[in-house]
Amino acid sequence: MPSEAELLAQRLEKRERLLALADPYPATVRRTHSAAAAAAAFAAAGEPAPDSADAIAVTVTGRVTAQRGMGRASFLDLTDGTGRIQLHLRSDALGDSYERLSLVDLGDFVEASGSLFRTRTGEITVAVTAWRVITKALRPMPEKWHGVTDVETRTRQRYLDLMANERSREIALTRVAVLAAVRRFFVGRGFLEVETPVLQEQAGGAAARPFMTHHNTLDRDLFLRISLELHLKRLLVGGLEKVFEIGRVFRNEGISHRHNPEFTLLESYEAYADYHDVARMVEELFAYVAAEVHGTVHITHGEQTVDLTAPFARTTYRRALQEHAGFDYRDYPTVEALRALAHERRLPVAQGASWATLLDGFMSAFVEPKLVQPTFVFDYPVELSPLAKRKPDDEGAAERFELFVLGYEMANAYSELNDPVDQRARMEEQARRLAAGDHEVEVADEDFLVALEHGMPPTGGLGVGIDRLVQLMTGEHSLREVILFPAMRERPSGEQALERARAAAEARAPGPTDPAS
RNA sequence: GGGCCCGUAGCUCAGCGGUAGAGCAGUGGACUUUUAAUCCAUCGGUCUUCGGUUCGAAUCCGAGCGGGCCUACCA
Repeated sequence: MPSEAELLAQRLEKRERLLALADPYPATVRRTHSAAAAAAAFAAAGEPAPDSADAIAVTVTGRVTAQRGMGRASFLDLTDGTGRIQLHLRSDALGDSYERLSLVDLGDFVEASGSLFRTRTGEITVAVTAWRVITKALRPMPEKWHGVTDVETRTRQRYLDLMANERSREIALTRVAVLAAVRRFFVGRGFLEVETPVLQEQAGGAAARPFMTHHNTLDRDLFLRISLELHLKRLLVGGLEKVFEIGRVFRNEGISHRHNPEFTLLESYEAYADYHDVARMVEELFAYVAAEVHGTVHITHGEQTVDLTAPFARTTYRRALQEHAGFDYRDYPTVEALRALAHERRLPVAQGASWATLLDGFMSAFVEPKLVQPTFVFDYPVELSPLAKRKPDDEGAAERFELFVLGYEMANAYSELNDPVDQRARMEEQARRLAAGDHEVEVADEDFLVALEHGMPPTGGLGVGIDRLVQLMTGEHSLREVILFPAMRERPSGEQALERARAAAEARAPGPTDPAS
């Protein structure tokens, strides 16, 4: 009999025995104190003796995370959302119900009532007078000392990670705090939080490949959104002046410690603001979130400390390339020239890549990794920014910036293009590049163009990857640590694995082989 | 996508050609202030899968599956 099945069977047996006495899954539980509240109440009352008139009586609930049996007395550690509290159960105080302790396993939930006291080793403890099992667990907890360390188990069964690893809880709570702080920041500035469709006829607003799905009743293919941009701008056309959305977007790309196919994107749009206004807002946003979450604008990442004090460093796309890649892109105005340079610098280039895509390759390879402290890079080539306004004094550059921290792109913002004629022309250019084999293009969206033709006020727009923001705020190196349930490959069943192995074997040796030959 | 590394009990890990091991958890026993409680005994394994080499494979070789790190694209 496999050991796991044996453990399950033992616990099922205990469940049956508990059922015979009382429901080990009651619907109603009355907790008077969390672990933290009980300790606080005990301290506030001056730690009265448990048998005195002013003893602190509590009912606590939580998961049994340790059991120390001492014969006719036992200590149990109970863990709840606020921390840990110790129970002391004595046979002389509990009588028959003491014997029922043998039906409790690590991982079960228990409710216990009694008065608080401090043991001689200093632990605040409930002297239990009544207790019961309120959830019987059938599978064992992770090991008490080492917990669960296997990264695969930690992500596939995040609940085990959360119950065993304090750090995992910390990260989850920090993410909650970041999201709350971001919302407060925007709401406090008069932005309206809105929601726009995830299912779209055309997935636009970014250069990425979408997921496809299907609507049965309409018998129509739909795409999952890759950005929030085009619908939020429609709201600006409609007269909402300051809007933001925090939403999941989906990009049909690889999975790695830097990429998850679904991620949380923040976008905001503000009428009558330009990208300089947005940059100032971003500085305040990052400093605000850091202060709210951390209490400081200095965040340690391994050896490095990031300083989020405003103002952030500012450079331009052209200057950054000159400085870190050592060339001026104006000296390489053609695809051929740039491709030759890429070859010379041993920079791999995609088939059919356009001039703009090639240039961005240099940016990613030579510039971005160097931008550790927060740095705004202003004025991207127009070809890379089909939704951003041209600079009035430089037709080749767009009013766009990206913010880099720790070599990561943390924010992307434009003075939004609101000239419908220019927008249509740029979308057509994108379509031409797609036809030429460049995949990093944005898809035209006729409905959006019609909206723009009704007039969108001058607008400053912003996009921030929330997962990366949480990474920055937690100091975590891997995106997969800040997403509770990151995408994983399917784990095949035993039969599937067998089948695949056979298929692979057949593929290597097609046709029957003659052992005599 | 490319390179390197990993997969042994529920969990954390040893073992690296010769009968599959420890700690924790579980089970039985001792113990009424312990806290990684302690002590005694004990149960528990298709050693990721398939194939190869070998008298003999957890161990060596190949492939598959899953995972990690680095690297590349995208946020």
